[in-house]
Amino acid sequence: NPCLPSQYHSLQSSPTISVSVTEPHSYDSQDDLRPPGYYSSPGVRPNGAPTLESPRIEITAYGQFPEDEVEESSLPVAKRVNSIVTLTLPSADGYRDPSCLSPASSVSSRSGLSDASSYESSFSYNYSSPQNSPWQSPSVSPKGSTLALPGDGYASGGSPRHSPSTSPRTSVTDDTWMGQRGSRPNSPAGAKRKYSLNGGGAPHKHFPYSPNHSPGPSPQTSPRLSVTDETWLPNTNQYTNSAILAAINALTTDGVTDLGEGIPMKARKTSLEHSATVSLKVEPGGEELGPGELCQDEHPANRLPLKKEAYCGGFLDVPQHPYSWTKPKQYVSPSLPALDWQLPSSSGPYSLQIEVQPKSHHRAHYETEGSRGAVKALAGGHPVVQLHGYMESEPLTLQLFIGTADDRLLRPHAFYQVHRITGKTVSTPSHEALHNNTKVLEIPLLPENNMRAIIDCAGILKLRNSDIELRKGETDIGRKNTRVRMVFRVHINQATGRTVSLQVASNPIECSQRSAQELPLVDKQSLETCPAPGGERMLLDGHNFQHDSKVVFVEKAQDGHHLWETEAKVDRDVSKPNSLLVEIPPYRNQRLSTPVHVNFYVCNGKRKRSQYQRFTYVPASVPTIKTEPHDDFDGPLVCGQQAPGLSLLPKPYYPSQVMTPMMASDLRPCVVGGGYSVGQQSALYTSSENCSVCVCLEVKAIDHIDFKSIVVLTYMGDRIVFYHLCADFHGVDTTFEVPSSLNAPFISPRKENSYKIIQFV
DNA sequence: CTGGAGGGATACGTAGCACCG
DNA sequence: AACGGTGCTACGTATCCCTCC
Repeated sequence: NPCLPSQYHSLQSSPTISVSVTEPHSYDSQDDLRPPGYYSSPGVRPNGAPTLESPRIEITAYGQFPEDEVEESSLPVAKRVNSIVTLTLPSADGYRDPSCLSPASSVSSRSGLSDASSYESSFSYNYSSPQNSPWQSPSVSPKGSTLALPGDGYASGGSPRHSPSTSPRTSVTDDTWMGQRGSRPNSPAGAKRKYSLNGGGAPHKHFPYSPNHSPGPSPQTSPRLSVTDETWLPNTNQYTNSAILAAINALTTDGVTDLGEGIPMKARKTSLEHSATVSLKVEPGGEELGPGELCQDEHPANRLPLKKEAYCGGFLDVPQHPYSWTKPKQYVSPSLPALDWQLPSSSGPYSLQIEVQPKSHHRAHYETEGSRGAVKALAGGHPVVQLHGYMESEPLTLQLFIGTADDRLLRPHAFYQVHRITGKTVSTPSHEALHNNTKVLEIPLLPENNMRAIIDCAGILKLRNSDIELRKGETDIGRKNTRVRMVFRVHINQATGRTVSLQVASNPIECSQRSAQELPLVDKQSLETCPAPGGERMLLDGHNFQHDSKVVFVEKAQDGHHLWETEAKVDRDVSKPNSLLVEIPPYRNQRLSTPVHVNFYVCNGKRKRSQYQRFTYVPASVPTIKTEPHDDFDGPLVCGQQAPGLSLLPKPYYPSQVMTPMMASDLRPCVVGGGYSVGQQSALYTSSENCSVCVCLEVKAIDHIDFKSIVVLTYMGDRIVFYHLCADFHGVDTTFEVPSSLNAPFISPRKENSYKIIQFV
């Protein structure tokens, strides 16, 4: 409805949101929520790349639109055409939005993630209410809710469709797209794949103004366009009521509750800013926080340590204040690092470690499916995480989210979310929270448990690629992007008032059914490096190895073209489905002066290849680094994903990359580059808290880097200083400007290139 | 009996490839 | 030989079905 100001349309709770003249950023919840100062400007991703504008569909109208289109002036002139209505797709923000925070917001508990269910469990430790309250939206239960979404005509059973009540999502956008999606139906219940938009099977055909009949480009071209049937019923009561409700919601800002599940971030923020009526339930001991203060307290566990006394009893009995729908905001805190920031796994006495790694395969479930359970550990049981070095008596909160496992810096995975598992088999209480549209599971770390948590409450939810790829600013693609890592964080408040944040990421987890069944996967490799002549034997542990599996070593140039490829000999007699014994082939050049990084993969067939695994050929005089093939590793030098080199590698065998002090000494002869020797073991430790440990096999002086995580090495005399640059270098061929912090005092004036950018190995 | 967990199957869309002009 | 169009097919995704517990 072009007559409505865009702010009304921005209410996702209204199915009328779609037809609007939009401002490019107006729906960017991420921008809105991102704490100021995290990134340089709105609309700019951490890597500096501009965000994409929201997808649009322009519909040529037959009639005249009002001349006073709101925000028209903010549009480029080219867009200010009266006869064109630009539809900014609400996009899939909703899939990172509280509305989709819990796919189990359906009535069914199949997905087990109902917001409300967070409080139905035996969850028994105290979170301050800002975390609690927002998630109890009544709208999470379509059946139970009597608060119909504006325009949500089917919520009370009036739908011509047969599925809404079983739809896993409350998103109006979602359901209203039934039958209009270009791809799949949303509803698992009775939805058939063949969905004739105009045929008899379409349940919408009674809507005379279906978008299918639009004279303009059909909205069906985008599944994310929330042009609903209702939207196209300009004269129905349903529509009218929707519009009115939407308008009321927008004007009162506090909306009809957190129904708000469907309200996009823009609306939330606006509401928050305007709302003096926001009322939050505060636990004893907490302070009532205004909206601004909420922003300072993203993580209540920091300031309001967990209390173990049961407190939830009766909590559900108290009707949720209908106006406390400011939930996304409260997790935005400039005082805590964003989820895509790289954090160390250890700092000072503290060390966060994954004691038991998850299995390398875990089939994620779709929103339309039942839960596929918690992520398991390789040897049965579940992953275990422990915080070492913490001697206080205050419990802490362990955060868990699903991160990427590609060769870029760790960040929340766009296509997967952590999924809260509850039930009698689950021993660990947990709580769902939301950080910038990424679902985060919060788990108590209790001193009496030695700050150790068994992660039996975390499953993995797969979001549909088509939904996510259309999100504004989303540049990742979902196809074949099925590997994730479990990322754990803890924030420790110190007496000084300083907060130490630690993070550790698990080994990669393959989440697709097919890949898990067919693709070979290398969990571990017994050898990291080998002299150029090769000949040494390397044991690969993994999955889906076949009798005729091949192991291929490749070397690629920076531009991607193959420099070298050779097949390694596989000892067929020893090899098993989960292990291969291969002989390292000789490198193409036997006269190496510096180590050379190559890759290898296991191949079961034409397209059945494992991820690239990293391998390094070293000059023949350099001793080989052998790694301990064990899962559990400890010691303060564990890198987790923070060691930048790890993020370079799509390699699951992280333990192998852990540098122990003993190994460091072994390595001493290797740590040479450009004629500079790092002869002191202490040089292998970073001087920065943001870097856990670094082991340098190769030191290069380079001007341009094409890897994403680097360390700058400076020296003065024999003193070596490492800087871990935490800036987010996405993109390839990033030109790196040496920061001013690396200035003269550390640089020998007598030498050119008196700083070095080195790559972790 | 209910529903979660989890394995298997498969419709559908499409990326990638072969073939042809 | 290079290029573009077309058709085929294997693959990946998303969903459905089923059994077990």
